[in-house]
Amino acid sequence: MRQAHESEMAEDYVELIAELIETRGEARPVEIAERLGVKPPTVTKNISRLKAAGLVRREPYRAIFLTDSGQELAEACRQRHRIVVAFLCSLGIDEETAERDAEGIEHHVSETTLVAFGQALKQSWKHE
Amino acid sequence: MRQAHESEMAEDYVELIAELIETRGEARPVEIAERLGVKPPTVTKNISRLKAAGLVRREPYRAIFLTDSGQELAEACRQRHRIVVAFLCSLGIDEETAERDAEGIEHHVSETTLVAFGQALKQSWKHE
DNA sequence: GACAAAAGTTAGACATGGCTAACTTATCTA
DNA sequence: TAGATAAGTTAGCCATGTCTAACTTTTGTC
Ligand SMILES: [Mn+2]
Ligand SMILES: [Mn+2]
Ligand SMILES: [Mn+2]
Ligand SMILES: [Mn+2]
Repeated sequence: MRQAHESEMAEDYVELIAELIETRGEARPVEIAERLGVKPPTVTKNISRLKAAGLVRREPYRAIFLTDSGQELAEACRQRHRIVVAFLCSLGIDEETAERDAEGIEHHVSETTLVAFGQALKQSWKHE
Repeated sequence: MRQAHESEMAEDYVELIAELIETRGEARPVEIAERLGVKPPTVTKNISRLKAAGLVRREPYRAIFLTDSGQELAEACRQRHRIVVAFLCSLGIDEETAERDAEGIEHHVSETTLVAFGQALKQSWKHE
């Protein structure tokens, strides 16, 4: 059975928020807008949607935090993102292209496929 | 530079239309609706968009045809679809999952990545 | 501490891609 | 060939995700 999963928007946002908190100390709308290539009002609206979905906690004009469920989703997304990128790179694809393609592909990779990517990745290590 | 590409909707539609014409002799809205899991009015609306985009030719209540440019896009999409599916299968992923994941992944695979998939596929043949 | 600049929000518009209900056209069948 | 059924369309609604313009709040600087 297919469990209802978050939108690509939600996945990209929580992933990025987790990353910003880790590397910058906090997640701010300006940064998010720049990184995702959208305008600030778009970020405001989407963050409020994430809040409604229980993925994010925050009050107006302050930094953005992840709820436990947001954390969980973010970790899963980051893990998946890393695997997809590493897998593409293991095929000889340049980092830049791998990153760009992974940003879309990651949202369509089932658990089965993710595991297969992981396996193939392990194989590619042996052969080096 | 990134060339403006058709929407995923457009790609899925022309791909399916080409397939239906090949296997059924003609492409009809009911079939398209069933195959894509949407309702007939959605198909009507989207077909008219494809027509506006110059990918499709047709008059009301009649079957749907591809323009030359629609044909071209359809062929590219079908080719890409086949490669992605074959590649996933070559990783040991079951056909069903491969098909489902490919339906989304195909729209995010750059030319570079597609070529890499093709290469890896050739390799996997040698090792059998 | 005042005020300028930066960051963030609100309001309102738009495109895309879904849907249902109601209608029209085409096709089948007795 | 009439009437029933199937197929297709239209109208109007909704959710998502984007934008610009204008406003508010926060931050930094003198
Ligand atoms: Mn992504
Ligand atoms: Mn990602
Ligand atoms: Mn597809
Ligand atoms: Mn496809």
